[in-house]
Amino acid sequence: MNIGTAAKAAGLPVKTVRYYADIGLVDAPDRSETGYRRYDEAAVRKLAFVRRARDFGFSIEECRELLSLYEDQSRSSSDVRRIAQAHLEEIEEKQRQLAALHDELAHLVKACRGDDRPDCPILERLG
Amino acid sequence: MNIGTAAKAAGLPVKTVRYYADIGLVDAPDRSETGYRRYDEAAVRKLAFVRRARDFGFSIEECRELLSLYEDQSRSSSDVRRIAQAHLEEIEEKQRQLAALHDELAHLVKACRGDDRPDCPILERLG
DNA sequence: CCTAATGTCTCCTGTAACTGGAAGGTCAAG
DNA sequence: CTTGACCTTCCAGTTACAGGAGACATTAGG
Repeated sequence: MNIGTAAKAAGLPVKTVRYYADIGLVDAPDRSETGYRRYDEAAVRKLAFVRRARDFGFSIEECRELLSLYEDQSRSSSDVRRIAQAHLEEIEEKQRQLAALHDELAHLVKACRGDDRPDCPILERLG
Repeated sequence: MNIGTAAKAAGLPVKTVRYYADIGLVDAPDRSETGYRRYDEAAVRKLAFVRRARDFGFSIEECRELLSLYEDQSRSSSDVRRIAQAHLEEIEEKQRQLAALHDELAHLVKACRGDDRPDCPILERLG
């Protein structure tokens, strides 16, 4: 199957599939006589795997690791868990930062009358 | 004052201050005879303003708007409030996404035994 | 069989907001 | 006078692609 069909099957844009091949994440198996990338079912499964992992917020490098574990029949689940746990902690750290930001900003927005007059606690806080 | 002094006073790396001048966000007033950027108190105030706004997660373009409002004596607080409110909604949207992600991933991590055996609900969910 | 539309190829550029480094000029201290 | 800190410009790299140009391939319709 050509790249367009494979991309649609995996739920990814063609550009992205080509990009994944460029960086050696999910190579197409071979090329047609005229140079078209040919994809098979296994490649599509890998592409879809990466798409789902990306949806979970895993970075490309994390996807690379997860993919090799996915392919490795003798992997141990602890390796996967370690990556997922680390990612989870990153998410939690980001959540803490966002929450702090949100509260302070919400406080300022609430304090700002938002009328035609120039005085504004938001700018006062920044200046 | 030279760029190093100004950067330190504003709490920014020198590279960043130069970058802000390149993109026309906070220009240095003028240059010394040998081409050094000279900064004055007003410029340092603007740099520090931008740093705080960036800490709040405002984008450079939002900083540009806020800065022009900061400089504008006849601004209305509603303009500032509009920008801050929009930014707050972006933060809230990101919080929702992160929370959904966190819950699903935490669930998977919890379900994964993390031992030496190959079966792993995390990979099953991705594959 | 011809044509038009669509698919695919490579290569280049741009995104956001910087950071790092190289090569070279300037300045103050010892 | 020299050393070291500071300054300059320019170029490249970061993340994960997206957009587009120009050219070749394939396919569907008439």
